[in-house]
Amino acid sequence: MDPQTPTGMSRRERQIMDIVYRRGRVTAAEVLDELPDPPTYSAVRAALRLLEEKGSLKHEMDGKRYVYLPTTPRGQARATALRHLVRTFFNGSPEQVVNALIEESRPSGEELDRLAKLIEQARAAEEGP
Amino acid sequence: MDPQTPTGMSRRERQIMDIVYRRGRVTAAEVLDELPDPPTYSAVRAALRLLEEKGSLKHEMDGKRYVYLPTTPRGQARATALRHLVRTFFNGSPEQVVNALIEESRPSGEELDRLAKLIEQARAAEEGP
DNA sequence: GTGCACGTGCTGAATATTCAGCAGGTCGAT
DNA sequence: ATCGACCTGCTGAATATTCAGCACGTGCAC
Repeated sequence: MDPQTPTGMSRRERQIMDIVYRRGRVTAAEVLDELPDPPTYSAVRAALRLLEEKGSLKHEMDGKRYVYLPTTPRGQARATALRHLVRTFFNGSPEQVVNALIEESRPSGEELDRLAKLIEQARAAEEGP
Repeated sequence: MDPQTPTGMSRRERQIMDIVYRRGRVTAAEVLDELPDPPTYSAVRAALRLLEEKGSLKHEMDGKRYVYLPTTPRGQARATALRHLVRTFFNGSPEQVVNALIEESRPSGEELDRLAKLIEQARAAEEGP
């Protein structure tokens, strides 16, 4: 199945991939103690190995232990996830997302300044080239 | 398991809930033809019934067929999903989400205007009370 | 009324997932 | 040089999930 499809993974697989994307690179032990309803250390390793076999993860050596990282770059997975969210919960409207974001996170004056600046830049980029 | 936890559902369950939240209210047939790797009609019905039994869905009568709708309100589920996304892909920073949103959707001048207005309103709300 | 098209519930069984345990390797301390 | 604390791979089996089929009911057309 398409590894991009956020909907194509089993429960545990998704839970683990979430942790991986959140932390960037993880060891089995780290995954274990972030996992809800944590199973055995051994079970976590089995899952990681399986995810690697399926192509979602790869590993590097760090000293003598494995460090797992995602196969598809974070930015790409992020874009896919964002698109999916916009589509299923916000009627495909990015604007509604921004709205919800503001309502939810109550940004400070400073943060609002930065947001305004982002919009400025976007305007420039749109008119410019 | 907490029905809010976006990570607590099986693959099919989540696929179906996504469709439900996207469309608001669905019949088994509608779910069937939006489902990836669609199974049998009968299987879809079984899944819907199970989701209702678990408390994620409820149904109403529409003529002689069932129409399913989510138990937890869309707005609430949306907020949870958004929080989850921000946390796992954007380092908990709403600002980064806005940035990605702009890069991704290339908003028109009009849309940028509306976004600017949203920020204005937020500023007023913050300073006001 | 008979047959067809559509709906529903239920259930056993195939399939997929998830798990824990065992075997072994490496490193450092006693 | 042996023990203990890590790590790894692998595998069989428990568990959860997913599925298709069957039984049945209702309404409409013929």
